[in-house]
Amino acid sequence: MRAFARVVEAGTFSRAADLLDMPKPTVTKLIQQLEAHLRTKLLNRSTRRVAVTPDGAAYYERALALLSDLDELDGSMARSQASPSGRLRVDVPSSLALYALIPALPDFFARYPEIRLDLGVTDRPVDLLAENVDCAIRGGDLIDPTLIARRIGEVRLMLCAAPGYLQRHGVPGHPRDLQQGHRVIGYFSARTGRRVAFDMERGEESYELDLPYDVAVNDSTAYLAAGLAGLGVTQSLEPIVRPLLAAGLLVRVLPEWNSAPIVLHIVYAPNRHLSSRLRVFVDWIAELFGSGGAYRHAAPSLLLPARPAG
Amino acid sequence: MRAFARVVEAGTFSRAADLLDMPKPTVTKLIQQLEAHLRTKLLNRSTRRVAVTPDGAAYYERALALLSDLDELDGSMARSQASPSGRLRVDVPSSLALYALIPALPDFFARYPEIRLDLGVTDRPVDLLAENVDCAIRGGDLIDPTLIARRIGEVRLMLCAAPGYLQRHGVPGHPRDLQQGHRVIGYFSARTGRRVAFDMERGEESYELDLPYDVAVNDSTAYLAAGLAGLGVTQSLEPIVRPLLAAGLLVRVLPEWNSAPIVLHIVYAPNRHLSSRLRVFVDWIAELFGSGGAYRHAAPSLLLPARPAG
DNA sequence: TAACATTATTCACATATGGAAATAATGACG
DNA sequence: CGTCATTATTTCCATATGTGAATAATGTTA
Repeated sequence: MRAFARVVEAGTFSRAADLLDMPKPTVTKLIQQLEAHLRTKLLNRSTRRVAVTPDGAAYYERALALLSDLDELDGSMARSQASPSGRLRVDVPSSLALYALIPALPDFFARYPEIRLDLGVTDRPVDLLAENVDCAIRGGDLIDPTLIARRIGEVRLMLCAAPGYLQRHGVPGHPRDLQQGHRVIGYFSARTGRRVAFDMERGEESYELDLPYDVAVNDSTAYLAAGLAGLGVTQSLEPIVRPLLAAGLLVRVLPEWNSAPIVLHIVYAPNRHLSSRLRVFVDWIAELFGSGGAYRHAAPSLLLPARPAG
Repeated sequence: MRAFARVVEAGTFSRAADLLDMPKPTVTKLIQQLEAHLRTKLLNRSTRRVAVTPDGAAYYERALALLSDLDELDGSMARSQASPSGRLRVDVPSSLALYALIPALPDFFARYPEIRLDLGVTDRPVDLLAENVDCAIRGGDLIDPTLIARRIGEVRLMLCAAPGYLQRHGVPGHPRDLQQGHRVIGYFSARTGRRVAFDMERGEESYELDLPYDVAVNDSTAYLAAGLAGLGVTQSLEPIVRPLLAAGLLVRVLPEWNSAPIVLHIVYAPNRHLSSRLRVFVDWIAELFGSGGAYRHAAPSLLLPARPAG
């Protein structure tokens, strides 16, 4: 069809071939094929002259519009690739969303104003394919080996409790003290429903304890809130509780005991044709967490002021 | 593009392949090629699930419109072929147009109401390619061997004169009588400018005479008019002067002398894909002239009443 | 968790299409 | 009218694409 349009415009097969950077026999063949397909003669031609038939003229008008639409569609796909734009579906654990990612987003949008982010905020690891998620930030063990996982940093969990809780229960001196007379905030996997043990280490010594609790949650922000409410000892992400400690809303417990490092990744499906917006987002996230800038914007006011249970 | 649309609609590659009556690997390949062309992943798929990417969804919407337009265009070309319609450019010698073809056209349009005829009425044989003429009716020798010539009939030229002319000049008894004391209406070729001799035969005897004239024309209808005006002896198409003879507007001269038969053809360019309207028109013309019906509708009132020169 | 059915993809060969060189056709020019 | 330059088409070989069979992958089921 495009060859036909060029012949009509150029007036000769040879010139059309030149315009299309195509051999002349190919133009001949394409026109013949099109005429065979339509079962209509589109061009009356001799070696010296080419005349468009009435059928050919009618077809040309409409073909031109079609080709224009096709070029426009190709062009818009190319533009969308060259200049990152469009919607991106991202999944983030909730406390990382609230304390690290969201406060940094103004920087992202200043850089990529044409991108729209749909943030899934949940501790439950989603199925990227099933839920059409472009990428997800994950902490801890990776469960889906089919995804590409790019490492963006690591954090540790730190033991803390609200001041009011410690006044009522006392300050523990050793991890095993938590097994009697104390409560922890429990955390269970949103995926499996199984509770996560408290894992802590000091030098060569380490414990993995299933501790008594009054409340267990499967959302990292709710977890933090429960700790601030004085419901028990928490083991929360260190960069996130840091400002709360500084504000006196939480007190560090067993300071020499930390969890093993938790590696953070951003994961996405393998794809020969990674969209440019996904690529730039992944790069931006890597830079954000890698540079340690992820928690710089943390805003304590995002959570309600802690109110002791008693 | 069409394979992609079918996959989106069918939800699986296999079903799309069935819908398209195409092998499954071909669908795979086509989708891969399209993704490579656009440099974008359009479908996230596993063996069990196919999900459309946001890019894929956007592309699908627009591709659907394009495919619809293309199908519409293909369909309209097919319909135009299946049901004869559209414009046809036809060239006809003037007297055949006025006396034979035009009066019969109501029959043609009753049969093919969707066809529009552009009639070129001229005795000059046009270049079909140069002037985008679909077909032409020709009498006498064919000059362009590249055209397809379908024979539609034959006519003879008959010698006639107006009654007033014969009163003034007398009635010739032999062809050679025309060389002295008589005048003929001359006819010259609109193509070459050369005059046509009077050609007549009786049994084994024949003459080709260059006769004296006061007026020569290159249009067969003007020729007839000049004869009716009493300007000379004419040699006109027999079927056309017949009603004029019956009306007494012309008198036959040298009745036993007629021209050699003149064969009528309809000519058109060779074409593997003859448009249906041209095909039906050619067939209709062949039937019209072949059945002798061409002159049945002749209307003498098309010409002004003869007015003798004196 | 293993077995199995279903479905997308890959591989190797068959078929269709593309392209260089040669040929045929057609106007222009002297 | 013959010669010649230009241009569309054909021919034959090279390359690309299509397709059947085999393989790999993925969910479902017991």
